[in-house]
Amino acid sequence: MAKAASSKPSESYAPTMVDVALRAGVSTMTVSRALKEGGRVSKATREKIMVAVNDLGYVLDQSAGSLSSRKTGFVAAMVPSLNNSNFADTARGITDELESTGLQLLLGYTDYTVEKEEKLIEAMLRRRPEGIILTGGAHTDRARRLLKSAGIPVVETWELPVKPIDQVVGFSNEEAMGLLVKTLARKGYRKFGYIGGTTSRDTRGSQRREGFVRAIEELGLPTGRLVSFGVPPISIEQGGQAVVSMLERWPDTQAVLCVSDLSAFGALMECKRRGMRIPQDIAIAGFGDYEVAAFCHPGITTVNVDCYGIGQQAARRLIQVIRGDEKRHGQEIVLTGYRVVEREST
Amino acid sequence: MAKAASSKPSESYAPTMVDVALRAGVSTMTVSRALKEGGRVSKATREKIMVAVNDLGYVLDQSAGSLSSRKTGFVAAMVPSLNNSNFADTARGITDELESTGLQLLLGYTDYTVEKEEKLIEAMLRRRPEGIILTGGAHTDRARRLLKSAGIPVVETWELPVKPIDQVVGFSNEEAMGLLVKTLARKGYRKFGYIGGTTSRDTRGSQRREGFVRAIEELGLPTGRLVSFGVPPISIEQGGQAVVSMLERWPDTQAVLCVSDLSAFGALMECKRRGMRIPQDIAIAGFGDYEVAAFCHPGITTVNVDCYGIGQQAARRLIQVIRGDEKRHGQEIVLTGYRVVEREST
DNA sequence: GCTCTCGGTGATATCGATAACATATCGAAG
DNA sequence: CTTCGATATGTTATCGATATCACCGAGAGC
Repeated sequence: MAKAASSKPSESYAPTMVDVALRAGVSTMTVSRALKEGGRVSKATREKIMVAVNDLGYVLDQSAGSLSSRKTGFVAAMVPSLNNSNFADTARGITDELESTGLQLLLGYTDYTVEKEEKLIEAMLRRRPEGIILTGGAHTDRARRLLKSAGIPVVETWELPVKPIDQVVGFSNEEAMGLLVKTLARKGYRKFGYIGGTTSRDTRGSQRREGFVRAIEELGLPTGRLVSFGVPPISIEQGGQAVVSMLERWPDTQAVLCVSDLSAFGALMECKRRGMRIPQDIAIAGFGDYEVAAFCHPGITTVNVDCYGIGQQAARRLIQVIRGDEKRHGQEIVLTGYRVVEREST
Repeated sequence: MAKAASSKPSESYAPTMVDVALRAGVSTMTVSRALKEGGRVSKATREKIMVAVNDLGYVLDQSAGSLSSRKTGFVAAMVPSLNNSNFADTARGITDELESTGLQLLLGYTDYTVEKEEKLIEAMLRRRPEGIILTGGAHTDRARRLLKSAGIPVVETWELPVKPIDQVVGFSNEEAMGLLVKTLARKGYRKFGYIGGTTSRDTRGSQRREGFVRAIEELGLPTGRLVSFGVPPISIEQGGQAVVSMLERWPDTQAVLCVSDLSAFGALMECKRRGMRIPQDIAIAGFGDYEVAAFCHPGITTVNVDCYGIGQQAARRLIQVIRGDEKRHGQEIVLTGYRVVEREST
């Protein structure tokens, strides 16, 4: 023990627990206990230790600690993108929920591709997270295998996967979009158009489109007015371009539904730029209830999703499983709410 | 060695490197080398090992590795909020730049307070990051001490701190806002108002306000038209409320400059809602060049900041110092660019 | 008084990898 | 034929903490 202290006579870097222990005149085990929440240490000893900790500027090394305790205190989460405020909200919900537990979030961006997700999952697993939160239910086979053999709880969010890996916290994008169509149909709109991205890599986008198509069919309304524009996530600008394309092909479209509020906002602004009246000439609705949808003029009708709550509940689910040690819990599906928010744009 | 394998006869959890080594008939050291980039291992051996790795579904445990190599591969970054797309862009720049190096980002939110920042820094340091990126130059004394004794490179971003800790990647918010004032003054506006948050905890906001005040004074224009509204970050909604307050007190204001594009957008929408013509009745400008500023109608004049580049360069700076081992580098100040983007709102 | 329990503390053995040094093999150089 | 150097691999000793068990003293219960 004395070796560490004498070989490095306070000469330079990072003091270790041994240094603290020597200075406080106790064993490292006692220091370890004093720095833990529930550690049983007498008040006097704890004070001595704290003095030593402060004098030395000691900061606990968790990477060492997690090796012996076999608990890293990490939780990994993958979102498609953080530049999308919906997912930023979810990430926020996760972080807030984890904060009090001392768990640290490892955050990654998948860029909406399962390939990048697979790589990220592998990179994250090297850090031995105690749980992992994914966005959506589409994953590569290898990713599924990696997750399975990691033996940690997994939460899939933002969707209701057909074949869930483990836990789920989400909602049916299909139903949510269907509800929007039906709400607008009740207001009298009949010729509906839909704007979304081109590829199917954004599974939530595809599900919303399916929900749109199905609802239109069920209601017996004119079908086929679908514009795909740009690689998801479709931007404000692309929303504007897409609505132009929509109006060229189907000029009599009465209501345009967009895969997200961003594209809806782009469409709205483009229509205004062209002197169209909203919603008299054309109604526009989005999805996600972004802040911009609420405060732009006219406000955009949309579907509000509990983004923050999704993150919060996903994290809570994980914490339950992680901290509720051993007790093997069943798979659980948590449905989060959504609601249509009607504004002036429809 | 055989112990580990025999005591747990492939019975359950996470295989270790020993299991791989046994299966491949080599030592753990060889496995370790095979899994590393520059590891010198014969082709045949590497293949044997990879087979074993795949058979077992082995994933390297970096928390163990970083203990012996004394390199965690973590970089910590603190941003005020991820729900602000400017900072999300910066986070994105950091992540992208780190990706190829194998460094993993630990991201935290300070909520615009130095107290939360201090706590976060401490929590991050427990993970022994090899470098740390901060937003702004305001920190508690304790945070400064912690960083100093951690002995790792620090990059402060988004500002030009008066007393930098180490590296800096940023720009002068004061000058940038001053440039905006001068640009608009050249167009003939004389009665300028400023909208920002109430407290000074958002140092960048304060600097922008100072830049505004100073520029107005230098140009000899009417002073004093300052509205503070809401706790930073000031939202779209608060921007709308603030502009109302501005118009009540100083109805003849010709141009309103806002601390960010979000508040500018709120102000713009509120003015339109009231039937005002932009920019004839009132001109509005923001800061940050958010996507919404470019595509709303009318487009909002703003100051474009290289958010992504700030993150990228901050990360690059860290990587240079971290990987350019030992060679003690000097403190460096990297100035990032900004430019006024004139749109229809002025 | 004597066991029993429990709070407080220390000694020791890991956790799973890698650094550093040692060793073995083989061909080229002298 | 010996020596040297490069390449491939193994052995041993940590890295910095914590789990686990052992120990000791003090008050409680009988």
